[in-house]
Amino acid sequence: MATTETRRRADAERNIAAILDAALVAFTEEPQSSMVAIARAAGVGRVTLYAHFPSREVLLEAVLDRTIAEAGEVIKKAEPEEGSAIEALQRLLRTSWHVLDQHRKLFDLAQRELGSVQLRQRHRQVVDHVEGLLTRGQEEGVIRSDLPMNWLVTTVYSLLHAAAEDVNAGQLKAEDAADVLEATLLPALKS
Amino acid sequence: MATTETRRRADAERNIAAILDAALVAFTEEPQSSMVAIARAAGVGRVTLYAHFPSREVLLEAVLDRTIAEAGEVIKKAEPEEGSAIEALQRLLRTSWHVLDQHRKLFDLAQRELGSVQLRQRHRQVVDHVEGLLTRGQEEGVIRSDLPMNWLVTTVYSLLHAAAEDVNAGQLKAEDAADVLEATLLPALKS
DNA sequence: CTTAAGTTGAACATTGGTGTTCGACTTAAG
DNA sequence: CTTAAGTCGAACACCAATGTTCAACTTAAG
Repeated sequence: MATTETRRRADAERNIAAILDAALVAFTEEPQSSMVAIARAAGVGRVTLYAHFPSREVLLEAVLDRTIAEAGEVIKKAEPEEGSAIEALQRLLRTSWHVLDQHRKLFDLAQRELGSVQLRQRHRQVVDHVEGLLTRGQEEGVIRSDLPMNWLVTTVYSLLHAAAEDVNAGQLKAEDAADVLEATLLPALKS
Repeated sequence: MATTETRRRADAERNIAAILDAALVAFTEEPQSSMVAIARAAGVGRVTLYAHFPSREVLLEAVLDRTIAEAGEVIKKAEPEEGSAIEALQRLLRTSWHVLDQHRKLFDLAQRELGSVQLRQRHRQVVDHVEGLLTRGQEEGVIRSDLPMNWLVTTVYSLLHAAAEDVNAGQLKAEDAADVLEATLLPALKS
């Protein structure tokens, strides 16, 4: 898609990608990262950074968009509509906990720095997949119905985040994260 | 305790208290709050603020100390050593979720702004109460032993935090928080 | 009532981040 | 090889936050 408008040089394309990569890491593991730091991490001059992303705000939005898109892809690949809701949730956790956590952190940051914009709407598209899955589970009778749906979604995201933090802090092996998550989440969500 | 050293005027005492109160609120619900904002919130001039707390760092430490002490008190009142571990955990949740969450937020902030100092040690004193409780539960056979202890503690704090956020966002009534927490945590922790 | 302790706003220096402009240099693309 | 697109460092203006100093004012305490 889109080498249409003002076809960029391969050069520029490469830098933009490097910047988005660096910015994703920077924003997720050190939210207050400066533009200088991001430029350095991307191996790019400050001016180049501003050439492509005229402001911190624009950059954050770009990273967010990209991550939302990626999250959408990953979720789709986990086929949340197939099989029992529990199985689908297990698949989703295995394939997506990391991406979903990135998405969470970026959204927190965006909400703080940009104010709750229409980002909330784009955010919805991702959260709704989880919510839809849980609702289906309730209809199937395998997910508890005695707590607000909103809280169940929060619980999922919250533990996802906790696991990611533990992995990041070296207190949990990345390969074990999905197992631990599953072992904790399922008893909390099952009816 | 301690009107010994350089006995302060009632005046000053009152302001210090007001500052600590305002700073606690500011730091927990808007971590990047400026000194100006805190001074205004405390109803005090900027100079007065600096007179009592020579730097943002010192102020943060003072607030942290105070909250750790308060958390210690509240935990002690919940008598974590009495009755079955499950009952003790329930008592702890009912009386302390809010204070424990304040403690968590401040610790996160301190870790970011001050670097992991010997604060980690003081932090331990609070976390250890929860860990001790869970360990006792394991010995009694009522808390699961198939996951790292560290993760169980993280789970407690994580959901505590999630509930506090939901309350703060108006999506969960404060009076319901303990019930919801209990209903989610116990199935996740029980063996 | 006296006075020492405490408060205050205004003004200042400093720092660190943001965003811009410029002119020289490098590189992809035809 | 030519040239337009892209990069780069240096220098700039700007802003917001931190922390300090001062001189006038207010207030608690004896």
